[in-house]
Amino acid sequence: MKSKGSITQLHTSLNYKGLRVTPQRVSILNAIHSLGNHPTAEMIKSFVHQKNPAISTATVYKTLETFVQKGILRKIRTLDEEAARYDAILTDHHHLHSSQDHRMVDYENEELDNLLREFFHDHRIPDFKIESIRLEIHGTFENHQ
Amino acid sequence: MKSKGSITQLHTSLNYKGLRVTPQRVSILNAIHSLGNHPTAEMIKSFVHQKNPAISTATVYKTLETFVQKGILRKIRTLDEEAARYDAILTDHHHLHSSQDHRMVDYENEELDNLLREFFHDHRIPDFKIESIRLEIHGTFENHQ
DNA sequence: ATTTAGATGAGAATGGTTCTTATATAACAA
DNA sequence: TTGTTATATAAGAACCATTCTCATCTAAAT
Repeated sequence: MKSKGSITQLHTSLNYKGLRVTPQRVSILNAIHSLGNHPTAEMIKSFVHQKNPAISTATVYKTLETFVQKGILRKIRTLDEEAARYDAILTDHHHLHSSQDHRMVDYENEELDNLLREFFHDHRIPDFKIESIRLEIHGTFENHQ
Repeated sequence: MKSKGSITQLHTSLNYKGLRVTPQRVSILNAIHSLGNHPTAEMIKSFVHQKNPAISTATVYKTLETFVQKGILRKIRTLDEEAARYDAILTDHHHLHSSQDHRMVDYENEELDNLLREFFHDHRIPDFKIESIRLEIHGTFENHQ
């Protein structure tokens, strides 16, 4: 019942954006939500191929691009990686970047956002209108599992 | 005399990093400083080729990579561009990203950096040690020339 | 059921970057 | 100054992520 519900949700979200509901698109949306942490197009393709190997590379890339255009996904790039990553979280947020491996973890903090808003309210940048601010927080994870 | 001086400086900076002083490296360093605003490898190659068309693509890329390794340059990526850019300013700083064109402008503000330092001092991120923070400030330039 | 705008698949093409390997050279030592 | 050698370079092939082309297909409106 949960899956029925979420499939309906996917339909609704695609319809809402004026996009046709195709098996490929549903499958790709599912992949992104299952994969969670900022998958690359390649990861999404692999995941999707487990159940439906017929979906072509072009479709994966085009679909991702479409989703980005429609505001369903956000495309992000890390410093040291070639491949782009896709983020299903659309509320503005920041990222922790591991300088050890290529991990990337979400970071949200409303207090920080308020602080930044205030700061730039008081320190306007000449001839520039800010739309959004994202922090790249580089460092190392201290994993004691 | 100025140019003599800066060439000596280049030699010194390369030597200091334990790198051989080759015409290619000097030329590439010059290009980056002449080009200023976050050139791509392609831009650097073009600039260098004006005076020395014999320098190969591989050399440009390898040299840039070497400089990044040695801390002479920093490699940065923008959201919507494929190509990496190289930044000769090594002090930590932030960037304004134009959502109109692909312009990217430096932004430095010590007060902001202090604010961030304080904030994260008071709000430690569990299991993460921060090394540096960079802001991607997205927005539009209001150009009245 | 029919229509058609829009989506897909297959593979070629592209752009940015890295690899390979034979040759050249900066810098150190003699 | 010359010889030696570790390192750097040139040329082009290879590679990877991504986009393009275009013929075929299909979701969904009628």
